[in-house]
Amino acid sequence: MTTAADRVSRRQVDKFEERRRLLAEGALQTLSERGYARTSLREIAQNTEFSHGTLHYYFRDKVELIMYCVRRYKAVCVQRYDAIVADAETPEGLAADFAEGLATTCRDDALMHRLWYDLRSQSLFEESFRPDVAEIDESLERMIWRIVGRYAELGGREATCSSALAYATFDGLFQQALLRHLAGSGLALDDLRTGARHLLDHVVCA
Amino acid sequence: MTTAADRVSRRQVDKFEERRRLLAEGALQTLSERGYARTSLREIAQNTEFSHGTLHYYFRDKVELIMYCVRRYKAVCVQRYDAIVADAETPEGLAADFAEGLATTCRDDALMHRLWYDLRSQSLFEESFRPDVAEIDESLERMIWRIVGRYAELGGREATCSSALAYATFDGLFQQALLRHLAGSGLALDDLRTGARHLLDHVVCA
DNA sequence: GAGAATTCTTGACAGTCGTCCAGGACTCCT
DNA sequence: AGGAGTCCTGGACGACTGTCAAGAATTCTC
Repeated sequence: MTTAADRVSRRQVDKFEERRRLLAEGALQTLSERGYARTSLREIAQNTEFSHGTLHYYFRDKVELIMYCVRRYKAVCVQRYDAIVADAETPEGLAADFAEGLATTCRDDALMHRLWYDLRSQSLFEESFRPDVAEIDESLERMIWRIVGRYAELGGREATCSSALAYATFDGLFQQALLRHLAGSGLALDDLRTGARHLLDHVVCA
Repeated sequence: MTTAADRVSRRQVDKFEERRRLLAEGALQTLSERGYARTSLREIAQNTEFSHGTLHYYFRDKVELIMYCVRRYKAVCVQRYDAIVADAETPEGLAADFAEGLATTCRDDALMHRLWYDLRSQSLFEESFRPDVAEIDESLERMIWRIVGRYAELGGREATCSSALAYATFDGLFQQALLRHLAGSGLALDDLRTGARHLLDHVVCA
């Protein structure tokens, strides 16, 4: 049986969570534009329809806000590639779609990826960031590993390296592409595409 | 002919440069411990024998100080591997020395490498950092390429990918190793060693 | 519609930041 | 020795930060 108090309580929790989501969305926008170090709570609040005090009503402190944002970022980020894995019918098709997916998100979501690398670097100094950052890193590694595994499977081959090594190299490739793309290099995305296909071929064998 | 004024002037320039070097050394130390965002000029000065005002006597502003530090970092960082290239007589020896060199510097100079990745991320937001960061990145890429080229040469083989791709993958490998090593993983360095040898073999062919 | 609970605003607080500058301390040359 | 130039100190400035709390505004409940 649900009492009236229960219903009130649940509605409040929902509304509370919804506000947090809303605020985090705006915060993520501001963070991706200015970077972690340069973004203040007042600046975040200015890009929402609320005042800076509201942030402390919904989040204990700055770290909790940032971590909430990063967790949300993870949710949208990882599962974008699972459709590629599911739709692939040939290794060539998978490779092409994967390479194109990387290039597309490198272009369209450049600011968000930039923020991710910023926060991952910050986690090297700010210990409170590490658990969440590590968790996101691991889920990205699993995502890459699903791609590699499916690619090997479709071609009747087997992966020749560990999941960690595969992720490290693809991540390095992507980060370098992002760096050059944001610096204005027109070749960055093409190099990313060809590099991804090249790497994909080299982490599996006959 | 050198006038007395010339001699005075040159001595002053030398002393001026020497002070800058000294201050930059301390600054680099503090930066590597605290990270770019958390390091203030006062904190840097406290780790030297001078007051915070002195920093503005030798450097125009914070950016100039940081950039001077980064340039010095480059000098020590890149050329550590050239001895490895020069000493190598067999491909196996080169691979072993290179892998060991990576693991050693990942352990011993972890804080400096952490700072490098921090600053490279900052350059994505702070445009004034980009030229110097790009220059260091390029010199690191050339360093990797010398390793790869020599490895291929010693084995009578040829590189199968671009210099950019080789650097991106090795950099990704190293960064991931640093991340895990600083997080306390005991496997990080071993994975780095085996990963490096694995990659080295996959960027060249018969 | 009154009263209670919530959501939000506003201003203040104590710190810290980069920068600047007046002037003391020092070094060097004649 | 003394004066000129160099080097360095320490305090002050205004701007900005995260945090907090008092109370206004809004929403909800009965």
